[in-house]
Amino acid sequence: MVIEDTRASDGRIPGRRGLATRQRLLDCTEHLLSAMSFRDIKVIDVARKAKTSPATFYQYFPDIESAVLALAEATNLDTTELGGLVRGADWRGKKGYESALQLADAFIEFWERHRATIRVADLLVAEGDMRFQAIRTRLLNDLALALGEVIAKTRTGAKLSSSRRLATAGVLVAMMANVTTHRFTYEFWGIRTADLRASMADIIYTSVSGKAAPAS
Amino acid sequence: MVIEDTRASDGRIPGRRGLATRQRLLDCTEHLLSAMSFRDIKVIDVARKAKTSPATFYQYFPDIESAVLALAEATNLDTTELGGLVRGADWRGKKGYESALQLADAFIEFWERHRATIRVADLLVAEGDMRFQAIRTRLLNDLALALGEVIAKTRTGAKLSSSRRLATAGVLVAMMANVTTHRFTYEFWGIRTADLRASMADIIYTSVSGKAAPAS
DNA sequence: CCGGAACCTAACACTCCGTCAGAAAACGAG
DNA sequence: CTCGTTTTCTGACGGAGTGTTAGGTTCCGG
Repeated sequence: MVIEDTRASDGRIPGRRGLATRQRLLDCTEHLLSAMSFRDIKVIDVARKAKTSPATFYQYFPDIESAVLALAEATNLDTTELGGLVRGADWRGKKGYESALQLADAFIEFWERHRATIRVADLLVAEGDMRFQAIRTRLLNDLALALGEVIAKTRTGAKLSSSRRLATAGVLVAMMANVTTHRFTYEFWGIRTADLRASMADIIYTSVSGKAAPAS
Repeated sequence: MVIEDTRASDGRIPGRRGLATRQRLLDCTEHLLSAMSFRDIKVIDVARKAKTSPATFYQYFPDIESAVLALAEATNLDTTELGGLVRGADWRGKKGYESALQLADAFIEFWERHRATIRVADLLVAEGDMRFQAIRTRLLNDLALALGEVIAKTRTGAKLSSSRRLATAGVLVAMMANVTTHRFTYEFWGIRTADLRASMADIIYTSVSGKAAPAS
């Protein structure tokens, strides 16, 4: 599952040279990805850039999507660092609001750092590609779980079912992901990122602590 | 701007017959859209279904995207109905939480009603198509404005800047849109839509009223 | 230096794109 | 009704990319 399937199209297991070619194709794909829109990248472009032929590409990947998938999996993209931040933070009182701001910042930074990969993943999820659906779920999984745990620990008064806590955590993650992805749309619309950050922190804080956010 | 540009590719203004053909092409596009994945719809498919030739299609639209854009604009997709609901509702006290639940329900229903069109729009926004970016912004505009107004009216105590209120409204809209779009992902993951609805309502209520959501 | 395994590619059949010249249909003035 | 004009449609084509296969090239151990 986690181990990449590097088998060639004919079922053989590639040797040294084959793996090198495969890697070269991946590198070229990555390079093109950062230079042009994913939808415009053709198999023939990758092949040309790797100084080989389309047929060779098909030897190692059934299609461009699969190459990108291998790339995304190699990055081992996940939110355990954000989950750690959430679990380690203090969520009560004034400190809690600080934690919410920190999470908003860390999330924006994380998203920005992996922007290129996430953009493609989002696109392919929108197209209904289940493989990327899975990648995205795994990507956000740890953060959602961490938020769920923290909600359970902090809001002991409210009788929230486990399922309800997970739902809230999921909604928070969805919010952060969507706002951050469309950040520049908002900027264009006259909303500054600083304000988005503060609004997100308010919502995070309230959802985790059950209390209204302190006046800023 | 609002008036559709129905000029043909050669600059002439189509007459009765031309407009009829154009409409037939749009109808066929719409029909295919609901039957298969957008990315698989080819110009030739639409032309064949409309019993005409690809060349005719290009007479009226430069590409498939433009046809879908015309379709989306013809639907006159917008959230004024949701904006009206927000503005007309009572947001104080117990009634306020009822309003939040109603909004969550109405939003989910709205999104479901226009699912096919919104799916395509989302996909094209992800691909970076600015025309659909604009459609999506306009689509959500009225709801965001309405939420902004209601926040201003309800949270008189908190000194929120106008920009800050808009940001919160924008974040709420982003949350609803994203959660609703990926609803089935959550379901698959073990989170029921009923719980998502409640969590969204909590967050909406708190953001609008500035008070913690009542225990359910 | 030879033979087989691993690797690569030329060539091909196919699909779709987007354009253009000219055929066909509709129109309208006489 | 008829004929020239305008509008609409389409056959045919060059170009680009896809995905496959048969056969060539490279590598390596013996």
